[in-house]
Formats: sequence, C-alpha cells, structure tokens
Amino acid sequence: MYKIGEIAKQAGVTPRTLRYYEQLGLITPSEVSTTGYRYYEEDTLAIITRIRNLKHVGLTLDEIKDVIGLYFTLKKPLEAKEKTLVYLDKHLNEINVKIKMLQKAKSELQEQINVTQQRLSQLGVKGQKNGGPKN
Amino acid sequence: MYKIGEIAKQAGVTPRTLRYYEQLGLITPSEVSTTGYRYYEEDTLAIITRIRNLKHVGLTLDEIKDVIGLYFTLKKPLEAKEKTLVYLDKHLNEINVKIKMLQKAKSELQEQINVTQQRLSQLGVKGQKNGGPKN
DNA sequence: CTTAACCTTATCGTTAACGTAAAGGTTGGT
DNA sequence: ACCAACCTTTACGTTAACGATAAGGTTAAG
Repeated sequence: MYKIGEIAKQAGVTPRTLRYYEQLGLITPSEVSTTGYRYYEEDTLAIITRIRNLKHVGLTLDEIKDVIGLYFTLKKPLEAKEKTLVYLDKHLNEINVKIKMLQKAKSELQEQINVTQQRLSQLGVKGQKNGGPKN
Repeated sequence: MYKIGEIAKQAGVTPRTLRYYEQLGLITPSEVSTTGYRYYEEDTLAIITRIRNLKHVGLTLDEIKDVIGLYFTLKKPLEAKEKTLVYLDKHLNEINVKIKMLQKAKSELQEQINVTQQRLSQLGVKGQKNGGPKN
C-alpha cells in the first residue's frame, strides 16, 4: 500500500492529478483510512500509466474514462460485458483512424524531408561534407 | 477568392477559428481589402484541413504552427530549409512514437475483445445466434 | 511528545482553443 | 438608397486539466 505521494512519484504525476482523476472516476484508492488518507496498491500504477499514454495520443480524460475500466475489469458482471464489447469496437475504429492520419502525416513529412535534402545537396555540393541523406 | 464565412463553411470551422489561427500565425488571408475584409484562395482549404487533422491526432496549435508551414512552403529561403530539416526529423520521431502507442493500445483492446467474446460465447451457447467473433 | 514531512479539503489561478455577444461598418442585390 | 446578410474589432465567457496556495489534520521516526 502506497500513500498518494509515493504512487504519484512512481507514476510521474502529482498527487493533485490523482485526486482529480479520482474525482472524474478514473481511479479509486484501494483503501481510504478513517482519517481520509488514500492508499493505493501497486497495480494502480498500470492504470495511471495507461491514462498517461492514452492522453498523450490525444484522448481526453472523458474519453479515457469510457475505456479505462475495460482494460482492467475482467471480473465485471456479464451483462455489462456486451455493452463493453460494442464500445471497444467503436473505440478501436477511432484508434485506427488516428493511426492512419498519423501515418499519412508521417509519409508526407518524409516526402518533404527527401525533397528538401535533394535540393540542398544539389545546390550545396561544393561545401557538402556528408554524402547525402542517410535515412 | 472567398470571404471568411465561405471558406470557413467549406472547411467545417467557424470564422472565429480562422481569425484565431491567423492571430497565432497559422494562416494568412491571401488578401485584405482596405475595409478590413479577409479574402482567401481555395488552397487555404488544404491548410485548414491539415490543421484539423493534426489537431485531431493530438498536436497543439503551437506544435502545428511549427510544422504547418513546412508542408506548404517550398519557396522558402534556403538557409531556413536546414533548420526545417532538423525540425522535420524531430517531429517525425514524435509521430512515430504516437503511432506506436496507438498501435499498442489497439492490440490490447483487440485482445480484450477476443477474451470477452470467448467468455460470452462459452457461457451463452444456448441463446447464441451468430457463430462467434467475425473480426 | 515533538516535529518534519506528509496528508486532507477548499478555493482561486492558468493555458488552450475557441464561443458568444456587443456595437458598428460593408456588400450586393433589388 | 435600402436592407439583409455578411464582415470588422473588442472583450468577456467557457471547458479541460490541472497548478498553486491556504489552513489545518496525520504519520512515523527519534
């Protein structure tokens, strides 16, 4: 059992962030003492890490709230699972779309790099030390 | 030449958004009348669309500002191009990281779907109409 | 039992990316 | 010349995701 500051540090966030996530229903302390102290078990780390990852790729905390439980809740009531399935499929599609957009952006960037490198090496051959693109 | 409302509509944003983008240096009207009216050419649409795409995959307008010109400015001064190249490479890496995170999230979601579907079909064989997962 | 280092709730502040009026000028068709 | 439908700048409001105090209680080591 970790206190909020300890697990926050390990997760690379602040206690404030964890309380905020709790307020949004993203996480719950494994135990709360009679004095109000929050205590967490180590597996909460995995959840926080996943939240950070999903955030980093552009999901809002609200969207994350909808799916975060799905990763870590294999012991849910069965009827809930079917709903879950539908949502998983939907979310999977959204992720696929984002991946495709990123890949498109990526290849276009790569194209720009290539074009620019060619122009630079053509016009700067005299002062060129290295023999062109190494990507 | 389109007025701001026309091009905004075509791009699926509001005039306010375009003025805000202009303020951040993301776009510039092709022409501004003496009375202050902004006029845009059609190719501005491509820029706005790209901004929206990049936003949708999680880039901030500030990050977008750094790269948006790179897509559409092949007539820049040469010395600027070298800086550009460095930034392009950096940004390309970031995009790669995000793609990998999304793909990881995706495969984990897919795993959850599979597990859940198996459990459902095992426990619900009696009432099952369709023959299992079709992904 | 003292004390530093933690924790609590409560509240106000901040940045990003616009939305939403307010008050007025412009355009373009009749 | 008129008016609806646009445009302008200015400025305050809003949501998201926390940060930063403030004022006070708790823990655990010595």
